[in-house]
Amino acid sequence: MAITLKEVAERAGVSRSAVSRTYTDGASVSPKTRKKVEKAAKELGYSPNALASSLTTGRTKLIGLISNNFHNPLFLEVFDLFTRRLQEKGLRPLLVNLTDETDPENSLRMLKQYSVDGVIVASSTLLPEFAKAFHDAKIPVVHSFGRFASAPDVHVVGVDNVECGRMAARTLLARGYKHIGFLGGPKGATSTIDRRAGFMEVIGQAKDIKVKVSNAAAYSFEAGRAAMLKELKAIPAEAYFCGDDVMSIGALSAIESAGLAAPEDIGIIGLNDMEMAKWENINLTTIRQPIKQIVDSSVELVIAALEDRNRHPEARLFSCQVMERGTLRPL
Amino acid sequence: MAITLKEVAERAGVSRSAVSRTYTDGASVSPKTRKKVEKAAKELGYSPNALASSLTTGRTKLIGLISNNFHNPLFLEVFDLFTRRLQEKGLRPLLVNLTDETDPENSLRMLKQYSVDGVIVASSTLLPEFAKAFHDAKIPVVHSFGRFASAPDVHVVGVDNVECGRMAARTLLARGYKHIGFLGGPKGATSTIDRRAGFMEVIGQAKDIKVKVSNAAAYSFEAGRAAMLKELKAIPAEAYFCGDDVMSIGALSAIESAGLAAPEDIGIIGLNDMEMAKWENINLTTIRQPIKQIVDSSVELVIAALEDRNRHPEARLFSCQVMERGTLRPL
DNA sequence: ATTAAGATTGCAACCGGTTGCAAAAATTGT
DNA sequence: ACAATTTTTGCAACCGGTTGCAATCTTAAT
Repeated sequence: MAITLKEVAERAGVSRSAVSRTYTDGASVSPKTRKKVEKAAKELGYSPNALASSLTTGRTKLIGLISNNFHNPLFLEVFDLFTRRLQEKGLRPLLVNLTDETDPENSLRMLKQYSVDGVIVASSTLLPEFAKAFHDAKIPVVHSFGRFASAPDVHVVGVDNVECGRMAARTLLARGYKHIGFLGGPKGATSTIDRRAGFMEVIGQAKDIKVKVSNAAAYSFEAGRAAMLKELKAIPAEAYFCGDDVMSIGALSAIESAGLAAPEDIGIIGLNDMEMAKWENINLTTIRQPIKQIVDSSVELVIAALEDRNRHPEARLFSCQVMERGTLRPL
Repeated sequence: MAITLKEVAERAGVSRSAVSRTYTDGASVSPKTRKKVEKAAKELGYSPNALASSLTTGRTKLIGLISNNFHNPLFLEVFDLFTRRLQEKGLRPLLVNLTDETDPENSLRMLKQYSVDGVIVASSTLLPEFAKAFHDAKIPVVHSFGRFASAPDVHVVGVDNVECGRMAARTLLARGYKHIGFLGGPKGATSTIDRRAGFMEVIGQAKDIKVKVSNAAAYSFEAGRAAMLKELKAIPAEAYFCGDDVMSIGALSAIESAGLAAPEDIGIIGLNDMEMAKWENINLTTIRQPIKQIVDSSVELVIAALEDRNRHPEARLFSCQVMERGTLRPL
């Protein structure tokens, strides 16, 4: 179908090797033949077949981008950043939607078939074991937004969720809230578990503070709303740390539905700082995850990992930051 | 690195062809050898190299998924649907983020290098010429959410934006609004142009209706908000048809900031019906695009196109539907 | 002009598969 | 048991590239 190297070689009157070398940097070609080749290539509209060359070079420049977060607006931003960054680095994202799966089996097989150079797992809910499967199959892998471990099995880039929990707790305490709620994401999610641990640690050290803990079924608007509605049926806390921004927005909507207001009646602090958080009608106080850094660092790390296959697993943590907006009472 | 067909053949004590045939359906292999091969393959952990085979079969099962809508939450839903559907069909999405580009040149070259079987352009703002470039390069292409044309140059699947415009106008008229606004997306976008045409057509046939037209700089919250704030400085219309749901939410936020309310003071009808539109704190009346059907149909069409390379360009239109919620006064 | 060193080139084998073809094996019919 | 079919198998060439190696061509140095 398409133009091949052979045809270019014939038209340029050189060997196939010469053409190949023209498109391989570092290869030895005289300016003269290079000119001839380039001319012929342009005339024929030739572009080298990346897959054929991958056969001998062992590099496809394909990166598997796996995620199960196709319902969280934050991840649109994440995908935007990942695809751009990968493109900038000359890599191509092969997207895998894991929505209903939790088993690496299929993705692994598929990505092996396509000989991806590396894999990025972008998820805060998947277990480290998921990424490990790729590591075990000798495919360079980075778990982005994954769980921190001081001796990780695979490369992981993200935030320290325990510290996020502490930060949230300190923020609430500093504002003088005495009755505080932790409204977490799904119980099993590592991010929820870690944030809760940090949160409770700080609360535990404070005096005269009442805490209540509950979990939403998912990091989603509906789940956040449902959980908050339930809170409102009993005696709610004065302020809540919500699992993430989408849940927070759900919670805010519940508060509003009950004829109450944030921060006057109930305070909310979220987590992520997605675009929507700063929309004027939401104006959510939240803890910002530096997603751009996380993404850039993940890409950098996967590249490093495929250049040095034996690179030791590394955890890269970025610090979060409270974004003061309008859903907590002022200091 | 990975296990190859040759190694499996040796271990199974058969020829390479036999192994290859085991993994090609329709090929002639006796149950006996198939067993042997499968055993050896399992023991070695073999999985065939899809790229190597693409060399001879001419099929990569790779589909380029190109979009420039990485800032519209609707497209997270769209990506979710596309990736799932493609996966179900045994195809792999190679994602291309076009955010800052409008020229097909680079994407075309890149996707040619990876010998994608076909391309889906998912965008309501790109011009038909963009998709045409792929068509001209003999790559099967479908323009999803693209502009309708009765004699299209490329396959296009989407809604009739002119009809959407009419539908919006009729809806507003039916509710007795006499002073009506068209708050479009970016002036150059084909979707904006078409919706406006349909909108004005219906308004033009009505009596005693005042119209005002304006455009937001982008299909975004900020642009929608800015545009509505500007409207509010002069005498605003009683109700507006906004370019899309995100813009609508921006407009609603502007209305609220001005101390007004929808639908009491100003009515809003959006377009798309993205997930957020039904969130209780937004509750946006909007025109629903059947994105699931559009996506499924696009995938079906790209498959059909790659099976019959000469298939005549076809436009598939789906009808929209008004979703009654809370931002227009009731009938 | 002669020679040694360096740069460029083409040959041929290889990457991991597929496939047409003819030979070998299994099946069928009598 | 034998011939005629049908099925299964392996060989070898090919897909579109890359690359080690030896041969050839340049260039620089004497």
